[in-house]
Amino acid sequence: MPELPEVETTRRGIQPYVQGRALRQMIVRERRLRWPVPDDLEQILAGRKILALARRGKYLLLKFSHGTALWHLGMSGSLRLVDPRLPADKHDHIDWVFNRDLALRFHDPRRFGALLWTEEPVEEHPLLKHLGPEPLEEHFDGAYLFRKTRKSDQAIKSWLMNARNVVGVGNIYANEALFNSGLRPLKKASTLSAIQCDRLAEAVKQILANAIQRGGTTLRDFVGGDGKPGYFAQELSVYGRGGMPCHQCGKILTEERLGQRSTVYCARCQK
DNA sequence: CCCGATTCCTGTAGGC
DNA sequence: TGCCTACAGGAATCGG
Repeated sequence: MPELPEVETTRRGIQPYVQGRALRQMIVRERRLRWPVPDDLEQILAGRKILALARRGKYLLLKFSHGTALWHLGMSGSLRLVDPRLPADKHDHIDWVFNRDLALRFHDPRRFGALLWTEEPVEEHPLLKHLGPEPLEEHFDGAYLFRKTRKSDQAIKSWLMNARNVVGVGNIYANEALFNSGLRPLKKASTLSAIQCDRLAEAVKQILANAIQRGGTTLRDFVGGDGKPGYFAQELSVYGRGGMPCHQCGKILTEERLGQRSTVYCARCQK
């Protein structure tokens, strides 16, 4: 599912093809996403040029001369470049058609994704306004984690997955980063030492950077698919491995639910 | 304010 | 084979 690395992969994959291009037509086959696609968006965007692509957390930002489209992939969404003559399947909800050969097609079976429009400065948008720092930027570090966790009784995993604290870390990467830093997911945030915060910040950065470098997973075959096998099966230490032996010590990995999310850890390696 | 539970949705997997 | 249920999860929103 698309977390920060997959959204970044999407941005990089489509940018060379869509930046500077004008939208000839927008086709909406299903408006009922996480929020309805704005009624008049087809009119607003027809003939307009995409000036730049950016990302904030898991939001893809497509900048036009008079506003910005916010595209969220939810958990089953993907954006692909296709030949517009390719028949749309059941879950291909939106096309941005650029010319007779090229369209950007949004596919999202579970419809947790969203396409919204704002003419305000994008950082003022209610969905973006309260987002925490980007994990790959410098001021997300151990000192930040230490400072912000002092008064929180929350489990560190839940804390990490809250976009107000830091963006882009979903269930998969939270489980992995905690394993890599030797911390139990249920450990109360306020009980982390400064050194543990350093390790955790580093682990988050490392796992996300590594995933981006590998082109994420969900959208690997996105443009010009290089045929590389999925990165996850090889790289995941704990996610999806409950009941299997720890790669590090051999102990059977514990799986439990924390905040309705499956949580996996090694009771020996993580304290 | 804080934090856990609920909610949206559909494809997939497991039990019988 | 098919029916049923549980589960997957981003994140806003609700409720205690």
